[in-house]
Amino acid sequence: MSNISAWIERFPGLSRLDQPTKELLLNQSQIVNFAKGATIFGPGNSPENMLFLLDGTVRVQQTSDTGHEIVLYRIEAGQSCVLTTACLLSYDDYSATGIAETAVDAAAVPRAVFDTLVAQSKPFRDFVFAAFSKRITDLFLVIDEVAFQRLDVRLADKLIKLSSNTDRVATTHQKLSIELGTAREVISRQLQEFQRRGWIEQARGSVTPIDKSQLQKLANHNT
Amino acid sequence: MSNISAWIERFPGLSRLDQPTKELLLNQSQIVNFAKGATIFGPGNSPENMLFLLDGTVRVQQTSDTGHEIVLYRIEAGQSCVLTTACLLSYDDYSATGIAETAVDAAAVPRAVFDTLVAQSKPFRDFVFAAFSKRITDLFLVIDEVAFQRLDVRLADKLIKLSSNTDRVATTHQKLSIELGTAREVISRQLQEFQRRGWIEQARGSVTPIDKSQLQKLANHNT
DNA sequence: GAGTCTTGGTGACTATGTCACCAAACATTC
DNA sequence: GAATGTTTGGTGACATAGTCACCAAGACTC
Repeated sequence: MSNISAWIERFPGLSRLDQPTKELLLNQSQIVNFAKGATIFGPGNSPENMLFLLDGTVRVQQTSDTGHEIVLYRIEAGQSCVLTTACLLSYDDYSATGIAETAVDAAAVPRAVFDTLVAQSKPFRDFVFAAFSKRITDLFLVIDEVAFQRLDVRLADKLIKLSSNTDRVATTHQKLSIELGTAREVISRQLQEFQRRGWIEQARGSVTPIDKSQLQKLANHNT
Repeated sequence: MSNISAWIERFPGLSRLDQPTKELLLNQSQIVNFAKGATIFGPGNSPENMLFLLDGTVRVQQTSDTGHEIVLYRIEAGQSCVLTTACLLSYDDYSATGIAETAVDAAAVPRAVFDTLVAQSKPFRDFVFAAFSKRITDLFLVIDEVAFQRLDVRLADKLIKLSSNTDRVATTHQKLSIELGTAREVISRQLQEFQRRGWIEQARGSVTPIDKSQLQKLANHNT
């Protein structure tokens, strides 16, 4: 087993697989790469494989027939594209789009192998169902936020999360509006209000939180 | 095999199971009943079993911490509560609530049996993943509607669907507002507008479509 | 028939989304 | 480096949706 085949160990849920199962998974899967910005799956482009993300982030979003977009969830390294698998096993077209937010390395597992693994390994089943559970919980949360939470609260929350590592959040009003499923103008006005209060500073293509505690305080309203 | 054990045949996806699997499913499951209005599962009340609905309808809805409610989807006879199963296999608390909308008969399958069935039967796996797929597609649709569709369109659509069998829809403004995740006042005003246009008639606890074609026409805007 | 609960109505207000623009920053090209 | 196009953000006017604080009529209970 070379180091490239050690990827299974990066998945906490998969390290408990027994040795034959690990070998099956390694032998029958293939490492694939996607460039930043690539469309990994989308309507009319059903994925043939289940992906285990080794590195990078996939953003899953939906485009309404009105042309509006909203981010549904993200798949990070160490997680898998289970929802694509579910939908790949069914008739329906998958109505969401997966976009490589960074360069992405992933292990692609064909659906037949996926099926075999689900059949023969309890740890693998647990992994799959836990992954489903996380995604569905995420979706419930999105519904709650879109339907019932105030936009200023959601935006403050988003800014806090985006700025957890950096001082300066490199994003545009347009991108923020897709994150929250709203219009660009609404984001622009809300950011102006935050700026007026001295909570952030803005530049073209970036937002810099100055008073994170105030943003956090607003984000905590109904969370 | 008495007729009570023939329930598997009512599930199109399960009729393809082989005989030993059918027997396992029948022997290890139990028929349960819920009265209309009963809470079948909810936060802090994780279901121990997977349910196969033999008769009746389960309404699955979410209550926000702001006190607002929204209907997520319904489980009809012939379908199963897969999402509860997913969440039951994971740590998270299930944040949605399942309410018996009518009297409900169901077959309850313990999680250990569910796991065995997933392991040993491909048709059962297909059934489970197809059910997942349907639910997730439903959730995507809810997100799209809540985030991007106009309320008059959504209300017209809901009225058309509710009146497919009956002339007179027995519901309250409050219930309609929960269906769409909005406020009662908003529904009241929208229904007044429909009434003003001569599309519906209202009475306490009921809405009667008069001009379904107009409602349908509005409902078709962005669907 | 007096209370009480459910259901629905209403005005005033706030929040959010839409539309049609404009203008500055930036990138590209010659 | 001037001309040009693209991206990003700003703005006013307006439409739609949600909130709040009430009120009132029907229905149900005692």
